[in-house]
Amino acid sequence: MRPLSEIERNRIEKVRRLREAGSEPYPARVRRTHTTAQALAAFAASPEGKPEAAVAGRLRSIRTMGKATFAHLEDASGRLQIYLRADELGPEMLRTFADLYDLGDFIQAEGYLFATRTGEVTLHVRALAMLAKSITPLPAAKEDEVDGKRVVYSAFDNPEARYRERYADLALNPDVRDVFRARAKVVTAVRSFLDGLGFVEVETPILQPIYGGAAARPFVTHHNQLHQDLYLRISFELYLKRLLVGGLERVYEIGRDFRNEGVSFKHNPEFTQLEFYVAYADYRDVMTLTEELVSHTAQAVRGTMRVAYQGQTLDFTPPWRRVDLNQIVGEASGIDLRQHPTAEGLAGAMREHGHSPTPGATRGKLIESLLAHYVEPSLVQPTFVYDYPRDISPLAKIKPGDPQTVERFEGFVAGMELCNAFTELNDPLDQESRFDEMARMYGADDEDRNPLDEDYLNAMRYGMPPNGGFGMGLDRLTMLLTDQATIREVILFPHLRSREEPRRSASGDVTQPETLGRDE
RNA sequence: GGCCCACUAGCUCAAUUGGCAGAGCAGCUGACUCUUAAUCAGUUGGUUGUAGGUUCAAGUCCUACGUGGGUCACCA
Repeated sequence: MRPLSEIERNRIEKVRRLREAGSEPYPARVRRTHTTAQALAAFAASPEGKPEAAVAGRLRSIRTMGKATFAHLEDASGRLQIYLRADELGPEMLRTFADLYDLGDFIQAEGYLFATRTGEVTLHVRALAMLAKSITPLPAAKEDEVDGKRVVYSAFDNPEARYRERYADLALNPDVRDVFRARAKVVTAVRSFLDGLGFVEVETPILQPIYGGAAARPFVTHHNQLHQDLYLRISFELYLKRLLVGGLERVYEIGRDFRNEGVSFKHNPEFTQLEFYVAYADYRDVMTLTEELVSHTAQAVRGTMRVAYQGQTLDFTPPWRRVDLNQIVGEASGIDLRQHPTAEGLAGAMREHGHSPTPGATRGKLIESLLAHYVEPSLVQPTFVYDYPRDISPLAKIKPGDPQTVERFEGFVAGMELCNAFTELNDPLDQESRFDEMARMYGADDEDRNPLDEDYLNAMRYGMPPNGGFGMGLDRLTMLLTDQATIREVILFPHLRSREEPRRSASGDVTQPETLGRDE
């Protein structure tokens, strides 16, 4: 427990004094007839009528002038100015307000609405009560004057502090609240789009005895009673496709994936993923669906398919540009992939171009690294890159007539991978040999090697309809649609390193700090 | 994991070649019955991230560590 500051000790004393004066600082009941927005609307509807209103919210500013005080009260709908006068409220109540009420307190105020000399609609208060006393002051906003121009600094703009105390961030920064309202709209829009097409929303296990469906390291956990190690899922794919075997033709899931990897502006260890699978469709159909889904969502959230993002305008209007992977990598890197059919040959060509390819990487991995290096950053407008190397896509179906290529595409926007999809492999015998292939390629001790999911093969042997599958990070989509540069701005409580806490020994001395829960 | 940068009052930031740690806001006391960056007068608040080192003297220089940010690597 951190020691209380002087201000906090003061405010706790005010809690005591309020109770002493017979006023409960944390009452159970609230009297509220209007939100602040409704109060403003009530006045607009009847400017001469002095409409009555009782509002509740957080005190955000106080301006005292002796026997009169102006203050602003904020609720989820906005702000309302309140006006307290000694001759109306009584000198004792005004005194109580001055002495015992602080910025950040939740209060209720009741009275009538009028317009001040400067035209601001204001509640003329006759009765006032504390709803919840704030002990710790919110990090205060600062405003300053530079060369005669008013500059408003949000005092609470330190990213670390904002993420660690998101509640304070939300309380102080309305834009942050707006981002998360928009995020909720993204999810709603995605759902309503898919529901409208007859998709069934399902939920599949997060705790999985065998993980799979993506190349990523999992988090490991343990079931005590069953003495069983379990993994937090890295994708939904293998479970959702089992459902196609079961006769559900269109399924989707929105939920959390967990990947035990590094953190960056576009990676969080847990993130929200959308996956859907459509029977009797291939990756071309899924491209069209993707364009419609994303443009629909942009329209629903932003009211337009042309969205400003980090100084650029992203145009999600279908159709999106479609480019062949081999061709665009060749053009961008100056390496003609067709002339280097082996991993060794391609690695040699890369070295000639000044790269140091990972030793032992497959040809597919090399191509992917070229894609990431040369192509991905330049794909600002929504673009589908299609036809991927077979060896990095063990769950995708071979392209007819081209055994080294699979029907897979990724969608890129603003230099970032947004989604990944393919014509799903539904041939159980081919799937089994692809798993075997992966096992040989990776070797038994490689952490990226997925364990073989026998039950998945078992399901497929019953017969799986041809289908197209799709995965998209909803955090990243939200970034694009809310103009946020990092994934942390669209996740309420992003992953942070654990704080180092000084530990107290039995004698009460502070011992050497110990690092807890660090990665690696 | 590598490299770079940052860490000073509750918040945002100053502090010359190493030479008495400061300001604004917030807080506290007082004045003020249409203010909204309220205004005016006064005032409290510091182990300069942590631990060592160099020095007559360290916020400043050196080393290690911590935390955060950036970047590279990694991430089918």
